[in-house]
Amino acid sequence: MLDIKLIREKPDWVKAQIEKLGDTRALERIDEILTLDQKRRELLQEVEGLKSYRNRLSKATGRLRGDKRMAVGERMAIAHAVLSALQSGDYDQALAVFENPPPAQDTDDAGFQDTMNNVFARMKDLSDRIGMIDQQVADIDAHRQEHLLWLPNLPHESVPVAASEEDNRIHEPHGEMPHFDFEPQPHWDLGPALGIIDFERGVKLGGTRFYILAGMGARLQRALINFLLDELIVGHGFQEMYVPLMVREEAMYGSGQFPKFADVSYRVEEAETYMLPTAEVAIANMLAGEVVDEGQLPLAYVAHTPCFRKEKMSAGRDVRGIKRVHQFEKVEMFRFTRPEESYATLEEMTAIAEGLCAKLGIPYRRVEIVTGDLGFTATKKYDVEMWAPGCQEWLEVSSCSNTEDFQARRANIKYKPADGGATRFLHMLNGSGLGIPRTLIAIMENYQTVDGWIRVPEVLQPYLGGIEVIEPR
RNA sequence: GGAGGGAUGGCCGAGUGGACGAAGGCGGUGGUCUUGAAAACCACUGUGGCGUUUCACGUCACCGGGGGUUCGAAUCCCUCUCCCUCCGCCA
Repeated sequence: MLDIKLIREKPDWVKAQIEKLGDTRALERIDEILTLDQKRRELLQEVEGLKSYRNRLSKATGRLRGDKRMAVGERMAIAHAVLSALQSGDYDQALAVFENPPPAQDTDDAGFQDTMNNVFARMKDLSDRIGMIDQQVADIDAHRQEHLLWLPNLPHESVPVAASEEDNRIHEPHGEMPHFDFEPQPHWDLGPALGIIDFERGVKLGGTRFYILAGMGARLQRALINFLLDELIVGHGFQEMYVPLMVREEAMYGSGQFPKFADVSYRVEEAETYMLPTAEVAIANMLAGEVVDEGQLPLAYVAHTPCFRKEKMSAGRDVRGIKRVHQFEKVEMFRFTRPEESYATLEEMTAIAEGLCAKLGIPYRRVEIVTGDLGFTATKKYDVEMWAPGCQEWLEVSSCSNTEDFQARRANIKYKPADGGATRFLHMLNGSGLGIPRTLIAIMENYQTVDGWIRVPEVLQPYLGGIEVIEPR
């Protein structure tokens, strides 16, 4: 979520940033927000003034009714003067009466009570008026909030400005491209032939775009997950988290999945929760509503979870294999940092993802995402892609994003500076380390042999009891 | 699934519808005292919105969330959520 103060104070600058993203609807929302915000502040000033009167007058009049220290005649005089002031809507005058009481009048208790009832009736008018304005403010708040939740994060100044993913800046590949003296097969042929991927039975169980990893396929995946976790935990100091796979709606808003991408998540009707589309949602919201001490930062977490996504089917695209499926495993890195260090942390996390590719011995390259392809929550993003010689494609195995305080505002996560200053929103970053199916694809296709067997990458062999080759059983 | 009990500031814990943003204690910060420290004593010590003449002042809101009653609600009513205890079931 963007800071309303930023939108209010630099609307043209904010619009220019959003223009870079190509989100025209968001531009309209800015104008609507500004209008609502202006109206809101006008109403607030009016209603808060009235509330101030109500607070002071209800104390004074309430006290007047039961004040036994004053003769009824004295109170009657005050009540009359207050009533008259209230009837003309002059609240200052009404308050002034209590400061300078008029001379006592002849009356009895019944007459006084009668006058007080009239005073309270006028007070009720004041309260009703406050109630109506409060309602208007609440309506405006709701609308303003709705618009704010739909606004994307603003790109960092270092992000190349361009319209679409076609323009993403592709960096030089690293690692040795594989050379085959035969035609390398795609994984959707290799897997079933080896008996390690079973598409037919997967579909039988879960429907289209589900699959089964069988035997060494399942073991290879498990080995890969353990390797990645160990690298990140032992090698890079991430703390492992095991998290709920179903989360409440608030969590989906907190991380920025909702409202914009509500249609790609599976809802669990009975529990009123959503299946995790990525562990990012769970970890991002772990600290929701909390204030952490600056000394605890940066916090680095890693979680391996299944991920569930509806993945709208674009006809004929990525329909084969396990590149785009409804359920897949992912190891996710996440960091909470001080604002000053979030960009250095983004570079570091991307380098960690690249290092994992290198250790697996697979060619990889970094892609610097341009403004038009940034997505909803990131200010800056790098993808890391692995080469898959079978399907002749660079596969996105990691996506590392700095969201700055965008998610922190939504989930309300702050830190208390060590110097005792006011609490501030912290910065949050996420990055895959790595996406499992695509990494498996790359392993299978890069390490395939002429016989259609698969050599096990050296770093994974210890996780497979020393097995060096996956061959048909 | 059944029965009951709770939710108040960083923490613990009071709170008869009006002097309550909220007693008291703990913790924290500053000070007095002291050679130093402890103890004791004194002062300060929540978040957010809005405004202004913006390291300040004013004002409003916030006692789990939402709604209601009332001139006025931490306090009364309704409702939701969460937590706890006991029973049942269960990997």
